[in-house]
Amino acid sequence: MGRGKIEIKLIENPTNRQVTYSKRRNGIFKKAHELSVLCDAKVSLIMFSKNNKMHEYISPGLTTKKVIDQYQKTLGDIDLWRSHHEKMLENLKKLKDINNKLRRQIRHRIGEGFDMDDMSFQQLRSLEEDMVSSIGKIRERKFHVIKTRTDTCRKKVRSLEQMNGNLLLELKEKCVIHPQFLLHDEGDELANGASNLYAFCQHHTHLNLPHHGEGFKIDDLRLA
Amino acid sequence: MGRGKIEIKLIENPTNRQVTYSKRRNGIFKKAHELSVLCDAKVSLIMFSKNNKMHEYISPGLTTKKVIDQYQKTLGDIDLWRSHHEKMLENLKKLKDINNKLRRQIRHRIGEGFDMDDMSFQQLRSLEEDMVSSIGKIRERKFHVIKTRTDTCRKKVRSLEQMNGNLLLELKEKCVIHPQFLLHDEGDELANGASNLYAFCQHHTHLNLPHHGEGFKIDDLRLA
DNA sequence: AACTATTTATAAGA
DNA sequence: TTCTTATAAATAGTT
Repeated sequence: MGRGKIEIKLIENPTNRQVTYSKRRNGIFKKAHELSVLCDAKVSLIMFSKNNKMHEYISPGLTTKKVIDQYQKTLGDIDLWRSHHEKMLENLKKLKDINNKLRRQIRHRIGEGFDMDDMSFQQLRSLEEDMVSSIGKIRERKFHVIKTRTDTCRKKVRSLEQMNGNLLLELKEKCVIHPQFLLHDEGDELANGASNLYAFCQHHTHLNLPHHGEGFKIDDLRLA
Repeated sequence: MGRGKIEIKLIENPTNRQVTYSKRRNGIFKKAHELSVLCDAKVSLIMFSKNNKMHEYISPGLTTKKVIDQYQKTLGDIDLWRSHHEKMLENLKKLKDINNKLRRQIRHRIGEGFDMDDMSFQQLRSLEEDMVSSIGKIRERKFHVIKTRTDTCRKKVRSLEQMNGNLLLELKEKCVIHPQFLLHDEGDELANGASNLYAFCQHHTHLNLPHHGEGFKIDDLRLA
């Protein structure tokens, strides 16, 4: 159907071939669509050109997936992706199994009644021993944690005490050089001030451990 | 292209439609094949008639699976089975997650050092409490099991004692009526025999609990 | 991308 | 179904 009849064999000339591909592709798509409409047929047409450009036609209201599903179903050839799929299913099953076993183990360890019905005396005994040993480890850990915490706390206290001592000395010096720092309160302020200030600081230190980076405010010092 | 021009819309007459379907189907297949050959294209053409009869064309040297695989690859992530697949993957991930959590929980309960590094003192304390309670339950269960076992054993003993008593009485009666049962040993055999026999039975009862259904052999009785 | 001579497909009828 | 055939449609080669 053209100026001349052609033989049905590969068109060697690439340009020619490409042109023919385009024209005939459109022709087929049109025909496919006409068939879909005229006969209410389901048509899936997928094609790749020599340079792997893809084109597809699918009847209106359909998806390629649907057609392929039906294709597979019709062929009875169970799923082109069966193996992959099956592997995943297997995996899922295995994981679920492991899950259940782990849960059971936990329930045993928790001592849930229903799950202990099938345990023998020996099993129970060994589980108990196991638990006792575990609890020991947990206690050890607990003591370790609290010891660490206590140590840290003690160090903080020591460092704060030091700091307070230094501040106290500084204050003393300042008062000696600039007596006007003493705004009120007569008597041996400097001698007692030290212990008062110290007591104040200790008080604070013990009530709530001061946050790092937050020094005492000038107001606090004045109070001492 | 026919005796008359036709509108592209559903052919209502079923016979007509079927005829047209056949003719045009052949036409498309022929065109598909020509395209395959002329342009070295990969063509997959699947169709279902209104009554779900399937027909397919596939370029020579190809399989529908190959074409569909390439189709999916080309579409890339717009995989036909993506959603299904993704759900499975998600599921797998979730299960793995849960598994890991369960494992962690177990390791905590076992008291594995490395896994306790990130537990606070409070957590450790509460875990310990939990474990103590669990161990209590396990012990309870253990005692229940051993109590049950002991009870069963005691019942067996009692029933055997009763049985032995009955046998003894029977034996006594038999000896009174048929003194020839006493084959040897002179003296007040009947008077002492009772306690001897009883002692014998008791002895056996305590050493190894006789299996049910296994009575005393006649030899044993002769000894008494 | 358009044109058009020609081939091809096919609608309707047998 | 298949064949026939008049006619519509597709398209090869050309512009």
